[in-house]
Amino acid sequence: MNIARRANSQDVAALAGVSQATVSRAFTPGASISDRARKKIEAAAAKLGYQPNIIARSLSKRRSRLVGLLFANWTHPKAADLLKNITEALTEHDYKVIVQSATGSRLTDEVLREFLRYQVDGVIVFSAAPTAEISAEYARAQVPIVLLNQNGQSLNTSSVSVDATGIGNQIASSLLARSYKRLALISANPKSQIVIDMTKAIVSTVAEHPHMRIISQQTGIDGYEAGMREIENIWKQPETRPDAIVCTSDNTALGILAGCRQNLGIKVPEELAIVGLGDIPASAWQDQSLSTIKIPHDEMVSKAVMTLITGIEDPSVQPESYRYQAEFIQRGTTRIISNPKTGETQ
Amino acid sequence: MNIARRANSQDVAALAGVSQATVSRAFTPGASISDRARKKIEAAAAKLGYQPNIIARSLSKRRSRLVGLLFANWTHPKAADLLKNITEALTEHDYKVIVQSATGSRLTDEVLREFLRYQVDGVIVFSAAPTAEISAEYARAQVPIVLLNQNGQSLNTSSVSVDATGIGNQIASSLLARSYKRLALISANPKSQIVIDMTKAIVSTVAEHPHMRIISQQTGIDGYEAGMREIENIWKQPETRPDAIVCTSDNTALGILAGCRQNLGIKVPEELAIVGLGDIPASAWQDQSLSTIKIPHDEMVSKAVMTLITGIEDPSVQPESYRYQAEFIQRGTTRIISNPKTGETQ
DNA sequence: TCGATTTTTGCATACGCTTGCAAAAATTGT
DNA sequence: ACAATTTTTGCAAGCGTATGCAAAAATCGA
Repeated sequence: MNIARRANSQDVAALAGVSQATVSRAFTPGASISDRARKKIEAAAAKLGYQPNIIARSLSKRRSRLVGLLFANWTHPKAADLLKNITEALTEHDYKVIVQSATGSRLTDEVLREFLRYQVDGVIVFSAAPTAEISAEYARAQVPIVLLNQNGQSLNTSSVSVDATGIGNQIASSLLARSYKRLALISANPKSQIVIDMTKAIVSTVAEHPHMRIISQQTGIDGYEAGMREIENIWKQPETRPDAIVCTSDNTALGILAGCRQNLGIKVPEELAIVGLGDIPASAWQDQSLSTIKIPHDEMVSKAVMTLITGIEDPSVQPESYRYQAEFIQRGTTRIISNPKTGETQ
Repeated sequence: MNIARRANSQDVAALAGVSQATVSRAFTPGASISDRARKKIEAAAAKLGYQPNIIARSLSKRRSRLVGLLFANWTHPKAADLLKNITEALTEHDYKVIVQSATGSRLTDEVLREFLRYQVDGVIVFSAAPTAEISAEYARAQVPIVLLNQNGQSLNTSSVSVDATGIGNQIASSLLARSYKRLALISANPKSQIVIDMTKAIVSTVAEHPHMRIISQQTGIDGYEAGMREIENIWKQPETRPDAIVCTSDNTALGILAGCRQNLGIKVPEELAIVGLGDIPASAWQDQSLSTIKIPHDEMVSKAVMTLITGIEDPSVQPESYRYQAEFIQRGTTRIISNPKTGETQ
């Protein structure tokens, strides 16, 4: 009825003098259609400004080519990069992504249920996990989920995560090798599985070495300025001063470092070691030079996307959990040690 | 035919003993339906795990409640925040957002055309502009576009941008008031309209003051490390050393500052002023303290979203361009001046 | 050239929902 | 209790595309 309504395949068919079905085939790669018909149709379509209606196509095909992306951690230092890489990788495979935030009151489950209503072909969940109930709904609907930055084995869901235990072990053994003895652990979110696993690994490694111990554990410290304040608090109590601080975020670690250098005159790394997590660009800057843990985010994103697409295209493949190894990056905030055998320094 | 196919409204209707239309009404807020029927239907829906199919609803209603978000600048320091705020604001109004990247080879127009195929109700374009051709297609389809961070007046498109000329004027007059005389301009992307307008404003202000001049203009310098390298190049030529550097990015400015302090021993702000753009968090950190320009991103995002929604809900409203004022933030990289009248310092 | 084969086309139905319209049921007033 | 009114329901026709099937057209072989 709309006077200015959009042209549809019928309109194009009428103008080109063919049937609607033929128009449809003209816009379906690989469909059976003669060159002559295609030419006519393309001309007509151009004249009418016709674009196939993907909503209608989705309904008919029962595939929306839409992927839901549930983003639960916007303060992640690589948030923008992750998003970019995820959307670009999915675009590459001709999927579109619907992004939804699930912080605060908008619960993960609520968002996931909405995705289902939009008939998404699959979902990537970044830094959160669905409840078992929603997982079951997705399983019933045969819509694959891939968890990124979270382990999904217990949910029978695919996941791509980093080996947090490995991170803890690497940090602990690096500090051990560098003869640090009194560790302080600082983290932002105590509920994060990565933080829990990593802390557990550090604790258990330390337990094996009687001359090393954990002086303090503090949670809820997040960001540069919080780190800067926290180091002042820590240093105020001389009897519990650590000689190594492990942070679950580079930003916080950089704040601590700045506090040491500018306000407290603490010698890093001689007097105090600082280790971050994430290897953000600023950590590598000459004046900062923070020893940290590098997480292979790019590979993890590719893996997550590929896993999702595989799951979409072949519903019979079973969920799988991939775990990536992180890497300790020795920079200026931990002592250099030399290997007595080879003479190499690291 | 699919054995495990999803339940639809027919299935629910059959189970609840009502017609399909009634099921539809049960899931349509405000529709005419008795409590009794609603109860029965809800029970049946729960049993079958039924969720309304929004794709089908969209087809029928000719409204997708989908908004396209074309993101052309992922390196913007606030990229993640902007995305979060945009998606959350739109979610608030019950729209979902499809994000697409338009960097590199994926051209703006191509992405916009795809959005149209997905029957989006509206589009937000961040840091890019469509061609006139696509603008016309959108106008014909009555789908509103809002440009964010770009002026759209010439395209007859709504836009929300910052007053770049005002920024240039503020920078120039601030430097003038602080008695700096020899300016160097450093920018990343010479094609960015903001950079062009801001530069033009600086140039014209400087032209009015014979004792001030522009020593050099350099483009293609982007990021902390690039800034650090650039200041070394600049300082190598003593005869063209500036006494004030204006950067179109805080990150670059911070790199320059670090270069001055750590490598070159340049006294900031006595010997050299540095002004950034964007007021990223790091600029406010105690050890950096960069004088910069603060852009009201949050307000701009709200405005963009509200403008879009207004345009969607009432197609008769005309495109409008909003321009926001930025604010010069005096910190440690420009001299303090005191107002001779009031004695205030700024 | 004619029958056999292949390619292209159109017909008709399905996808799952909304909604105008009219019929049915429930509610109200007297 | 009955007519008048209001609310609820069902019917049926879309929304724009895909696709199985059979008919039509084009191509091929001899």
